[in-house]
Amino acid sequence: MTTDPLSRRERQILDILYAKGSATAAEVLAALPDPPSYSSVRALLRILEGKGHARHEPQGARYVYLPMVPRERARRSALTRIVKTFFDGSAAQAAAALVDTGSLSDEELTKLSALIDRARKEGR
Amino acid sequence: MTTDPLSRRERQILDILYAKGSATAAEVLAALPDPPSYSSVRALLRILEGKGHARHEPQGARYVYLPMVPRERARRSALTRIVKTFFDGSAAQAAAALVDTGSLSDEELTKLSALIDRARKEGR
DNA sequence: CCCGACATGCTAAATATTCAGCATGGTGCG
DNA sequence: CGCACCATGCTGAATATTTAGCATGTCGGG
Repeated sequence: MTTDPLSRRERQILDILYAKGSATAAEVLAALPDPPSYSSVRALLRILEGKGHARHEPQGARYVYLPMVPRERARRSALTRIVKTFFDGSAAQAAAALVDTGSLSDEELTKLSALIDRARKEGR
Repeated sequence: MTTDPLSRRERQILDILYAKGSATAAEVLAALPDPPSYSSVRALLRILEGKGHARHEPQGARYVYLPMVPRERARRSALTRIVKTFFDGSAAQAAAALVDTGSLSDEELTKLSALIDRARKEGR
């Protein structure tokens, strides 16, 4: 049920919701590449709601849309997909690739190291 | 040019090519969820070729399809997208999530640790 | 109180995607 | 050599997606 095959626009929009946490139709529009009309964005948002991928809460006069599947869970399945598709199923390789980007600060590297040590102890 | 908006099926098929490295039409068909006809798969493969995402090489009597964009590069952009969408742009958080999956072996953890140490030295 | 600005829901039409069928060409085995 | 088998290319049609327009409702300022 949560593994629907989303269309291109649907995926784009849902990604925006995940990236921002929540967003109004206007915000989604602003964040969309090749933005269509405001009207279209609202239609798509309603479709996403229909499919159970998003919900909305009234915020004053307007709606704020939010993802239905918790970000945490969406993260996992996104990672799983990438790992399977691009890293032969090896999470380790994927993690290595992230470290290799060189975008991690010294502090982040230290923290990650600590996390790994902990994982190693537990796994034993 | 390499950042086209792919349709659902196109994406699925390209992912299969990345996961397997290369594949014939029949193999792609076998790996597809909700598989359509053989004929359709070939049509889609030809479309992917037209868009410059795949190419084919004759292998004996049949074609073997391969991704055009090197796996390495595709990896990066896939990771970048995930990081932006689900981890607030923090590669470190993403890496941590991978480690947290608990799917890494002791040996993998050790290697990753070493990689991090190296990154730390370089970054300094 | 009334009007303007901006929101929503719904719908029909334009466009894109996906699909299967048919004609054709090559390969290898009996 | 000829036939069966399996491949390809192409094309038109079915479906799905995406789009914009229109009617309507609400909130707030003048």
